[in-house]
Amino acid sequence: MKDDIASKQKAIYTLLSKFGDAFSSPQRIKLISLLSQGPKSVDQLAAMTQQSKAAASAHLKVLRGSGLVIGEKSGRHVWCRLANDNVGLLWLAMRNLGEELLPEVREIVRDYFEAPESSSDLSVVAAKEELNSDRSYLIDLRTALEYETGHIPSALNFPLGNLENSIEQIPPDRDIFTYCRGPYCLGALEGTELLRNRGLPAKRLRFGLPEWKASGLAVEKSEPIE
Amino acid sequence: MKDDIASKQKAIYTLLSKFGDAFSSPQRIKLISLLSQGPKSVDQLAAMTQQSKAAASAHLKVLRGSGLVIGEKSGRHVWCRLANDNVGLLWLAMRNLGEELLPEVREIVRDYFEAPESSSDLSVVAAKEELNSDRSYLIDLRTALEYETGHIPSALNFPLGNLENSIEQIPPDRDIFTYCRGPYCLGALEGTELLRNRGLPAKRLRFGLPEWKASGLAVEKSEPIE
DNA sequence: TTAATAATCAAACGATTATTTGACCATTTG
DNA sequence: CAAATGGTCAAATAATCGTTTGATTATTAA
Repeated sequence: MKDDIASKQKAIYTLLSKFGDAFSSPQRIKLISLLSQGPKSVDQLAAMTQQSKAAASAHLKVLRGSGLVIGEKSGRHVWCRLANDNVGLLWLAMRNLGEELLPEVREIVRDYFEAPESSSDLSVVAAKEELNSDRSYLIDLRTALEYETGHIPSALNFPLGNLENSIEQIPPDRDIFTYCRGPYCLGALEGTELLRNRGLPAKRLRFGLPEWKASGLAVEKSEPIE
Repeated sequence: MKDDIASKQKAIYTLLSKFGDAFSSPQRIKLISLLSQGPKSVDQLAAMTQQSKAAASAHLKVLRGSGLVIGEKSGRHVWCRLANDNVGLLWLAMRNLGEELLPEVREIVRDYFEAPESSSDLSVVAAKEELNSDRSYLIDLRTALEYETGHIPSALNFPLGNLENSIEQIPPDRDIFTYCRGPYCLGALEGTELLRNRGLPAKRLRFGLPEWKASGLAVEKSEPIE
């Protein structure tokens, strides 16, 4: 009986260790991080993480097995999403703990993701104030689907993918703040650089929608256009 | 340059994946869970997790490598502790997410850790109320070192290890609440059972010090007696 | 119906992991 | 000093993991 309960305790720890498994590979972390921006198909995830479909599928199998990610078949796609918002918050907590405990992470962030000219050190709340002032535009550089699923209120969507073509539609009469998927997002760097090269006064916010949401601020959704 | 930054992003994810590694084995989870109760030597941890010293040492090497656990040599012991309180909170968040997402975890908890006669469903705040009333004793079943490092205010320490010998010192004039290391703690079940077998009206609280702390309540420390 | 697409699977590989065993080193105690 | 204790290390093992390749299934489009 005592051994019985001990084995049950072990069973709980084994189930929870699947959560650890989910986060124990950089590729899977990337997948979780992308999914925290909204649902995606296996195909999209494979492309966005630069790996073969088979490899992505295998990682997603681990993630689904942990319970953190849910995959639902619809037509010939399997749409993957985080099981709920708390999964994204767990990822956020891990990231924050990383910056807190690991000097190496802080150094990389400082040296590569906080170029002072093109990046803004506004906090989430400070950014909200700034955006309320109507002195500036906020540009969401993520995909249309991510934007539709949820974005910072008042943000305009100019997906990085065809920013070069759509860039002329941005009126040059205000300051511009950009955001993409978060503090470690490469798209945010690239998009902001592109805007600045065209002479637009763009600055990159050092957070994304998950951080905005985690601060308790409201999120805006939009219906798909088509 | 673009590739350079991509490799830095990957470096961050690789560092964070060590956090995942830390939680990706039941044995290591057990170690983290024990360390969330206070510092312990490698030896103690090996004994408490029922594994060889070498095996425990190897697991602790992984944990130290992740940055979540710190080991400090003092005399001929290496004392291990969590890097800071947020590590314990991360573990708590994972556990809560597990109960939220995994029906299997909920079932085990319900069937094996919530026997209604001997366990109390008081929440942390409700328990605080009850303890303020002076109608009951609160008994901390953990080791003396854990108790000294931090315990619920007003709790008396009767370590499970020699509870059979010390049990007579408990006055039988009040209700008794017990706690040990948390909701999945075997010691809590065993100790409470022992008290009840001796006719004492003991009920097990379904939380421990980490949950108490996480609720923002004050913690009491005591100097070692010796 | 056929062709194309999305996803998984199966086999295979090299790399990594968990655990045991026994040796080893550092520190303290007798 | 020698003996005992606490901890790590090195080698060996069996098991598991990550990725590739190519085949296979399900669904949709032509």
